[in-house]
Amino acid sequence: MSDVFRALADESRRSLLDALFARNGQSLSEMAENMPMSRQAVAKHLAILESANLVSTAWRGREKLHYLNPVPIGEIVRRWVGKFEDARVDALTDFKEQMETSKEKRRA
Amino acid sequence: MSDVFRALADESRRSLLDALFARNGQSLSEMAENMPMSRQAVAKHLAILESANLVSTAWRGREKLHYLNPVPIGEIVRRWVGKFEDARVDALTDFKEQMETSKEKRRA
DNA sequence: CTCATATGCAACTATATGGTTGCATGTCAA
DNA sequence: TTGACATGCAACCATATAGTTGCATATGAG
Repeated sequence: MSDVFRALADESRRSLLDALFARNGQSLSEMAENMPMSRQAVAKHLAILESANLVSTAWRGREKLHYLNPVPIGEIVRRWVGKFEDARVDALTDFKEQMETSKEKRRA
Repeated sequence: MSDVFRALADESRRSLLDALFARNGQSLSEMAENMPMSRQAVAKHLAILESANLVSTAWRGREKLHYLNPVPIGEIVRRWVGKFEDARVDALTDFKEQMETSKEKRRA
């Protein structure tokens, strides 16, 4: 889980996901062509995305093809982030009460 | 936006959000007591969360109180992550087609 | 077979990051 | 006023991270 956030924290890696979103199943060389860094650097990023389960790979001959992982990217993120959604209204209430401590509330 | 992912990438910072989820509006010292690091380190983490707009602060006398940001944590994450959700089925299809290149598909 | 292409592996470098300590500043309480 | 408490600021350190280059290995094409 933390791997996912770590993986998404890097702009280059988010770009790579974008690139796969635009065209799925690209090889390493293909992806490296569109990135402003060496092929090896791209390979490292893809390895991180793969180990975070955001990308799956499949070999076709000497090419390694990359796919957005069918295991949904958002699911794990949403699960973690979701509980904070529930707290949203309460948090807002607490915050405003704090900010307006000296103000008297009128009933509508 | 990238700030959000960066901020969430660190386990300590996610713990701090958890702590605020458990009890909103804690002071720096309070939060530092429950973390296995110095107050200054916690202050840095909270500053990062604040600049990523995940946490808001309000001064009460000499105490700096921290609140889960009423601007929803999940919204920004979900917006980015959401488009990948749309691609999910297609990605799965592409992937399976690739994996099963040599297999013939039968119509049901 | 031979060569070009596609990737992997390893060593190395610079900078970012997470942590520390020490001291300065500001606010409440006696 | 004086002192204790809460926070901020700055320097410093160790490690992680993102990138590089060079070379090795594997596969497809002629």
